[in-house]
Amino acid sequence: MASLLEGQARPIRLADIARAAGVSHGTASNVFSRPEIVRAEVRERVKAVAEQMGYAGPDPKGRLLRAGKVNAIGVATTEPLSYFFDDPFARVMMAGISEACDATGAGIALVSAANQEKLAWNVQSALVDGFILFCIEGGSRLVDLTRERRLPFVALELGFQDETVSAIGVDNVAGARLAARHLAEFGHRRFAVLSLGFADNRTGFVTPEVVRSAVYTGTRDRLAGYFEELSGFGIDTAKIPVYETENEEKSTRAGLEAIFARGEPPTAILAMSDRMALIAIDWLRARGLAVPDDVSIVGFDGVPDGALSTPPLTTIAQPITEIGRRAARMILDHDGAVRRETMGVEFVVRGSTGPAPKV
Amino acid sequence: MASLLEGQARPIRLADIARAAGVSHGTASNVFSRPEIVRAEVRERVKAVAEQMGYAGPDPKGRLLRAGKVNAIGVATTEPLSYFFDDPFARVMMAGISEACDATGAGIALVSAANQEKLAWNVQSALVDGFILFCIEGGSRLVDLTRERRLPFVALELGFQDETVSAIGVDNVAGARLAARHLAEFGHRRFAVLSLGFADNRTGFVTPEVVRSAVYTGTRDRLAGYFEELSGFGIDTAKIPVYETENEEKSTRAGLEAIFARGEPPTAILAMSDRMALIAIDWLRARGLAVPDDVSIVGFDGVPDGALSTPPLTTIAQPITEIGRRAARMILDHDGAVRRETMGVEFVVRGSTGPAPKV
DNA sequence: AGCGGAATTTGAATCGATCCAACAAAAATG
DNA sequence: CATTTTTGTTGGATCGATTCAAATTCCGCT
Repeated sequence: MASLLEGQARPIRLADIARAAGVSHGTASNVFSRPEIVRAEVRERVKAVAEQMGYAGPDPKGRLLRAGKVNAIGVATTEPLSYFFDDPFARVMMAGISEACDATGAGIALVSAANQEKLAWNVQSALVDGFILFCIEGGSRLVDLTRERRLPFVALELGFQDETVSAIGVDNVAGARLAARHLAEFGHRRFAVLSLGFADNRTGFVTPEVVRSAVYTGTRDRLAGYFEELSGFGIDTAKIPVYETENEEKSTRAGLEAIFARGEPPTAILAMSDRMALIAIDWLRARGLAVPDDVSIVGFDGVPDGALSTPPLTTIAQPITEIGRRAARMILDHDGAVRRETMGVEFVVRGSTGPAPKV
Repeated sequence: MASLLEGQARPIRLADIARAAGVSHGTASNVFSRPEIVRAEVRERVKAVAEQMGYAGPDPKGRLLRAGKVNAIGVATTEPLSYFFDDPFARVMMAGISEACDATGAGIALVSAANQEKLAWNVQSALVDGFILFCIEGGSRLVDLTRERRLPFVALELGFQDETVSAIGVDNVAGARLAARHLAEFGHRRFAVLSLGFADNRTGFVTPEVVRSAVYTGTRDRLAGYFEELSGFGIDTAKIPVYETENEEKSTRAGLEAIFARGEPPTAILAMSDRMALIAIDWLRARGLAVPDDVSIVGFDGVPDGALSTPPLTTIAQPITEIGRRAARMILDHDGAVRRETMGVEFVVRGSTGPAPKV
């Protein structure tokens, strides 16, 4: 005998229950959110009515507006969403973030968009209490967009010089020096660098001009670290080819092709990410070059995959999980302050480096 | 010269802007959400005021309540949040879900909680338009909880018999038969099964009673598939040890210990997940047993890691990414119908299986 | 019966926006 | 100049809950 109006599936609201049970909204609300202060008899009656009418429970949309807090943190990137599940570095980072969120019962909202317009919209409309930004490409744009939300946020990884934004990074210079020193001490004298981006949408050999106008100071610092240390060994860093990739398969292979196409191929490669280093190992093997007998490689990051490659990768390990944990906590217990943390790195010697080949 | 009241950081609302700019809140709203219908002059004035007062843009919390749609789908599990980034099966699934979400610009909210109370709260308060459920452990509870939200949802993987819930799964029986036949044709006669759970929080050898009262029909079906096929080869399936694990390292190793502690060790292992199969390969190598020369192993799932192990894993591959895509689309273009889809599996022969050892 | 205090319940206010019918002003038309 | 159209603006209603001060009911005690 449903009336025509009942026919439409207009969802039941708390007010409907209140009316049907003959209590005020206030009481009906209490039945669900603070049952202990409602008299047992009333409580049961209201619950029964709710049950019978098929009430779905207080709608979080309504609750949210009143409460103000979403209890979720947004993790944003300009890469497609699958980046979070594919990229080894991102995965370890997310594990750290997950841990901190699990501990406080907060949720995680993944925000991304390859195209700029959607990115803006997604950042503007994400229901979160704060953001953690993976600043890979398009980092500064992502930061600007996020800043407009006026919510707490932390930038991860290759930060910018901008001191007004909270960020967690690693000591890039120190890490890079460690890697370079290790190779130099093994007697290597001919180097090549597989570099991360200095600015968006660039690949190819890097000129001093590019370095000078770097947007991504993390990249710049790592390169500076390499060069400082190598200079100390009397190596002419001006001659070292530095190839900027997009940290994926295609441009990294292109970089290797380009580097080895020149005379005097390197005996040691400094890669600014494990991802590139692993691709390089693969590429060298296919080229018939032995690692580390013909060419030594040091990565950067310390992702788990590095331990599993053949040979296992020597690398500069960042405390990725810990960075993730801290970033999440920065948002979760945000106090309005801008915090910039620099974490130490750890040098992990594995099998991809060895003495320079005898000439 | 800020007044005392301005001192407190009460966030600026659209209504504040409207008042300051001398327009109605309706117009102020239009300036942000439908700028084209506002006269240019007014629009700029309002924008200027907003800029100057430090307005963060329309708060999605408010917008949401009005709009009703969150534009995000929730992915829920009873495992900790890091499961989404650690588990290979989950990762591939998430990649599929990501793809579908990226295509429509929807976001992903990760929902989880190891403890039951928090799980309930998290499911009840997640701001999403629908759920995709990873029903591993505690699946039925998760389904019940989600059902109460009265939002569209899809259950993945080991489903239940419950025909009233939408679900996407694979043809477990057919897949299992394929695996069993392959091994039987290689001449194997002594088998062991590493099984997924039949019910929550159980591990150990499985009795016919356990199988009969199985909660997870997916597990039951795979076992049935194995047994049906092996029976066809005249093998007495009653003698086959079936060890139920929690699909992780510890209980899987315990299972292997238990299986190999009995007389007449198996020459072939049927694992209901690649994860267990890979752990088994590892365990066998440590035991000095060669795969596949001494023992053959077939997995189930078809996760990418399986291709990289030594030896690479022979397995029953599910179309994981496609399942993820479809699940996401089911939520995104939900039409109120209950849908149950069964996908086919693909048999991938790699290196972990070979002829039964000569006696 | 009368009183004080504890336990419940009420209902208006609020959270922050969007929507839309009605109105006003400006522009086009006869 | 009067009338229609077009274009913009207004302000009240609404989305679905929670909160809190005030009002009411309940209870034990003298």
